Amino acid sequence: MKHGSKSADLAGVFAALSDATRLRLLNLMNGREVCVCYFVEILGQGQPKISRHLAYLRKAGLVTARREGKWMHYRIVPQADEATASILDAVLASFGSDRQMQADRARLDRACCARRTLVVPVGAPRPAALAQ
Amino acid sequence: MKHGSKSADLAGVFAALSDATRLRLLNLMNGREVCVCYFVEILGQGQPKISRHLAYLRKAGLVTARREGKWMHYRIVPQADEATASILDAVLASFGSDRQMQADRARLDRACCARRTLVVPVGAPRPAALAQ
DNA sequence: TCATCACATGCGTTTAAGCAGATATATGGG
DNA sequence: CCCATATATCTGCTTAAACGCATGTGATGA
Repeated sequence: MKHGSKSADLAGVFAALSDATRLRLLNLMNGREVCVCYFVEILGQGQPKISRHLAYLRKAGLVTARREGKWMHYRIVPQADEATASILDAVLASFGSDRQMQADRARLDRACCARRTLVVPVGAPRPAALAQ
Repeated sequence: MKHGSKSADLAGVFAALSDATRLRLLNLMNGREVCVCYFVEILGQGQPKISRHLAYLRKAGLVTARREGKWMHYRIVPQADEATASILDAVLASFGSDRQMQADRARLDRACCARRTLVVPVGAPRPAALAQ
């Protein structure tokens, strides 16, 4: 088990959370898997920018990706570390009272492929053994 | 009424939390007011560096300072925003399971003036929720 | 094989943050 | 006043991250 000073790890998680675009991406992934094309459409920002922020989140261990044909689907990784998990839960929960975040989710719901959602409740499991 | 998009505010809070030194400072201030000289002594880092990080935390609205003679005492500001408060609570709670953080607090307890601790003294802005 | 779609990544630039060391400000005491 | 103490801020440097734009890469389909 590699440990690497918890406070350093935690600081890294917060760095990943310290950007409004990345928070919006996490909000859209809350409880579901989302295709990159929808991030681009809903946030209305350039695709390279979105990809770069997704790469940042992935490098921080907050999300993972799955390829399906030409498309990449991103989802939130359940955190093995209890502290990180509780913090991430608090963050995701806080989005419920944010108008912008609500609006983003509403737009994702209206987007056609939102039906192909893979629901993974964020509260319960804590495996750490799901990879790309 | 200053609003400033919640997600932007939240990102700012996370930026303030994205440094290991600042997390250690917050841990030491959890539930008590602490004098700058003890931060310097316990973290074993230069005074200008400590002051700069404290200024960052203050600018982010996470802590406030009170002058007492030659000394400055810093304490955590109870967050008025519910989302920020719950996140900060989760962060502070997570320190309980971190060895480094525990050691820092133990050293503060042993430092002589730790008995002069004023738990939440004068003029708290918005007592919405109290950490620990 | 080649064109195309969906993403990822490289490049150059700008901005912000981290650090150490030096200096400025405020307070209390002689 | 002047000095020492405690803390804050400035300087100069280095690194990281954000952005737009251009290009590379993997998968699909003709």
